[in-house]
Amino acid sequence: MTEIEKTLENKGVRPTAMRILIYKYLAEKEVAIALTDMENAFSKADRTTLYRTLKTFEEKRIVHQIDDGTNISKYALCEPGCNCEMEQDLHLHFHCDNCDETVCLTEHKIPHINLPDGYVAENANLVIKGICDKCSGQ
Amino acid sequence: MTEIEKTLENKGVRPTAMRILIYKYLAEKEVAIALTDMENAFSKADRTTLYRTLKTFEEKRIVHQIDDGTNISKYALCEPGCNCEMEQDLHLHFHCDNCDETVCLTEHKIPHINLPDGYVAENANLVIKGICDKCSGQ
DNA sequence: CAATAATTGCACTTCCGTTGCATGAAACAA
DNA sequence: TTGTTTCATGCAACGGAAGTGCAATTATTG
Repeated sequence: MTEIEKTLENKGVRPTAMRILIYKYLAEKEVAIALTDMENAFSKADRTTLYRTLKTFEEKRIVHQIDDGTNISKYALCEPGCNCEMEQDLHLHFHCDNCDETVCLTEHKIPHINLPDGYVAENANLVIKGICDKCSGQ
Repeated sequence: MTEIEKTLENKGVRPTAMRILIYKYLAEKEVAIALTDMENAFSKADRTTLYRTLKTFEEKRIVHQIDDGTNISKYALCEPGCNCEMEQDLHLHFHCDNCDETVCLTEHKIPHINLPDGYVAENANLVIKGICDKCSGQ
């Protein structure tokens, strides 16, 4: 049993061949992945399967969904031991307007915000837009 | 010539009857408005007109677009004298998971973030999700 | 092995954003 | 004023992405 299979089982997801492939794909990309990206990468697999796999992964905290302002949902693997919902694990994301890629900046946590009376914060999403290191480097 | 007409002209937008109505509608709501909301409010007007009016307003810095994570674009009037693009004018938004409304917290600016080398920030979007004052109050 | 449950694939729907083109209204020039 | 141009509006349609129902396949369990 491989590392990935163990990981999936620990999270309560049956490690099917398809899911292992999808997990590997997400692991080797360092950018957030949209459903369309997956469709292109797995032309043999059905869109629905990819869609539902991502939803399952999200539900089981294997990936987190990223909303980078493009109105296209993207996904990235959670860090080992991450609790995406906890305030201390909420990192920010960077979207490059040039190459259109979105990356997790896991080291950069979202600062705590004091809200007006009556507002109860449960989650937060911070996206910085601009030019990424690869595109600005040249 | 009314205040609204002056405002529109100052921003370089011809103050047509339709646009004045739309501006008024945005002004009297304190929440961010989606295109669908406008369709319901202006059942006589065409969707495209509302859509293009919002785009024109956005371009001329009369409204700013808000991406609250619902994958539905929303819009709200800019503060007088606001430069939506400037870092000091970037405020955060709050999305209530109960009533599904999104509001501008114009007093709460997005804190400055130090990015890794090579990353150039040009814009930022911070959305806090949770329960708003109206929904938590009771 | 049979019976059950979970996964995958196909077809289809819905919703939102967007565009092309024709019509109508307003501004402008003669 | 009339004619011309420019801009605004309305209608129709497209396209992408998210989501759902159901049948078929595969895995798990007894």
